Amino acid sequence: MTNKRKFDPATRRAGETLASSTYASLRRDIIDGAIPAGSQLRVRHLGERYGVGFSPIREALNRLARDGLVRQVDLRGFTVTPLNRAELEEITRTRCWLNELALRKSIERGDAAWEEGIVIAFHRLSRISVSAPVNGSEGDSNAISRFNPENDTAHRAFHASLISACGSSWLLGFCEQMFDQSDRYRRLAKPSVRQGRQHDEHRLIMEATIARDVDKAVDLMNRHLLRTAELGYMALGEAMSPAQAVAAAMSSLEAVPAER
Amino acid sequence: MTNKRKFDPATRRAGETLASSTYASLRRDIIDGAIPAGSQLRVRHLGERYGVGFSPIREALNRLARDGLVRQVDLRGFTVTPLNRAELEEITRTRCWLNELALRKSIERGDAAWEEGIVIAFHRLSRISVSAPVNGSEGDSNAISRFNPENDTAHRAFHASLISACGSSWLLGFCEQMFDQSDRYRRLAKPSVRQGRQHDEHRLIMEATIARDVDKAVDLMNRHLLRTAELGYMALGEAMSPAQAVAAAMSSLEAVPAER
DNA sequence: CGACGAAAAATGTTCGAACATTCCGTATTC
DNA sequence: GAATACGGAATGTTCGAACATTTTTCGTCG
Repeated sequence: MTNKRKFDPATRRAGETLASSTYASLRRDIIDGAIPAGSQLRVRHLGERYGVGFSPIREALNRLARDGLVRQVDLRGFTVTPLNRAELEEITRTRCWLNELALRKSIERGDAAWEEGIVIAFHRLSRISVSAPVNGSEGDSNAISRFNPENDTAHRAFHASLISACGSSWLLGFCEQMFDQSDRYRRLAKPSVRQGRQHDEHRLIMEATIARDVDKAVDLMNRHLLRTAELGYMALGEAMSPAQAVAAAMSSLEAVPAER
Repeated sequence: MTNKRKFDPATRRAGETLASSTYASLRRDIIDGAIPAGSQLRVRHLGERYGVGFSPIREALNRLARDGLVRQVDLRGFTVTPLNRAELEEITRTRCWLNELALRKSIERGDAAWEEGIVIAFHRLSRISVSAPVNGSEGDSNAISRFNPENDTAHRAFHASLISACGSSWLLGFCEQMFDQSDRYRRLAKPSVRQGRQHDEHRLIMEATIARDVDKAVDLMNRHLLRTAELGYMALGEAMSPAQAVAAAMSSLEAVPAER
């Protein structure tokens, strides 16, 4: 009954460190935008917010720096990697290049198991894409771009499955990193907007890939990624009015509505 | 006179944290092989060795994980990323792909300043390549593959300069990461072996690149990277006898000759 | 003798106090 | 009034003790 062990603050699975669970929470909050881009990440405030000490926070922030989601400067702490058009342009460019490369190699080398993996990933994405938007269990429909773990996982898994046979776990990791970066911009757009043609695009990419039509698959993929980036551009134009930009730059974590 | 401030253990520049300097030292020792591949990195031992507490060590290890030089497992600490043929093969493959991509884009987009950057980088590499081997100031000629900061910096800078105009700092970072990985294998070979044709290869790559002969430059680059990988394969065959492999896997830091 | 298991050692992790630096408002000077 | 100097508050960094888990050791049992 005395579940009040010192290193066990409720939200922790077996064999997982506080640093890992805090990393997951922080990552979620950053990608989702709950912690605004550009804001300072102060160790003390974060510790208070997530209910842990300095060490796990620092560890988590280091891992986020690994993902490129936060930046670190000696003696000046951590900052959420800012969002702007120049960055989005570079991220999109890089993402297209790397995905084209990985997709070509993957289609070259992929076997039957690889094809089946794509089909399964697409199927799971289909199921969740339609059921997720009606998620009214929490009644937080006012939250515009609320994070949806299932949908996120399925979307990520589908994109990963396409290139999973490329023959380089390094390249896969780089592509996933660019996916994360890109996803931060995509989440700026309202779900209603971004839900639009994405699913059809995914289906076409899958079909061309499995048909081993390399050039068509690559072309569809590039268009898909560019269209995704468009969502980010539009959202940046709308959402980042000067006032909000300043607010994002200045606001620290205490300005964020606390959600546990 | 009282230079005995608590957070100032001699080897520290202004504005630099202990974590940063420890990161640099550890990185050096790992790439150089002073800390053997596959060995466990125990926070307490490292702290004693580098004269710092747990926090900077942990921070440094996290940054090394960012570089892919160490691996981390929850509750089981950090390990130097092991060296083996399968990894070398994948690293080489990925490195060739990414460098080809970056070199093509760089030649497309590069301007005069980019060309001059290459020429300067090559010049610096030339100067150091001939002067470095005769470095007898420390008299440690018995150290086979001793780390040479100047040469290392120049070599890295030359490879970076070729692709610096590719238009993506992300891609540049990924290429640098693959450079580091590859360099660990290259350093397994004796300097006398690896000093061989490398310099001529660098010159040919530079010439083809500046002449904007894309296909030739890419071909030379790929051959260069593959030849570099060959050094690693040979060294792995020689150096990694089963006995040594076991020793490397088992030995912790205390087995390493202490050098400060 | 080997399998199993409990105690002990070693190691990874977390905490909060203490220290160092930066940031920012205020006062001083010219 | 602007530039500079000062000083306190806020924040980043480091330390070592304390705690949790893993690994090793060693005794016991079958």
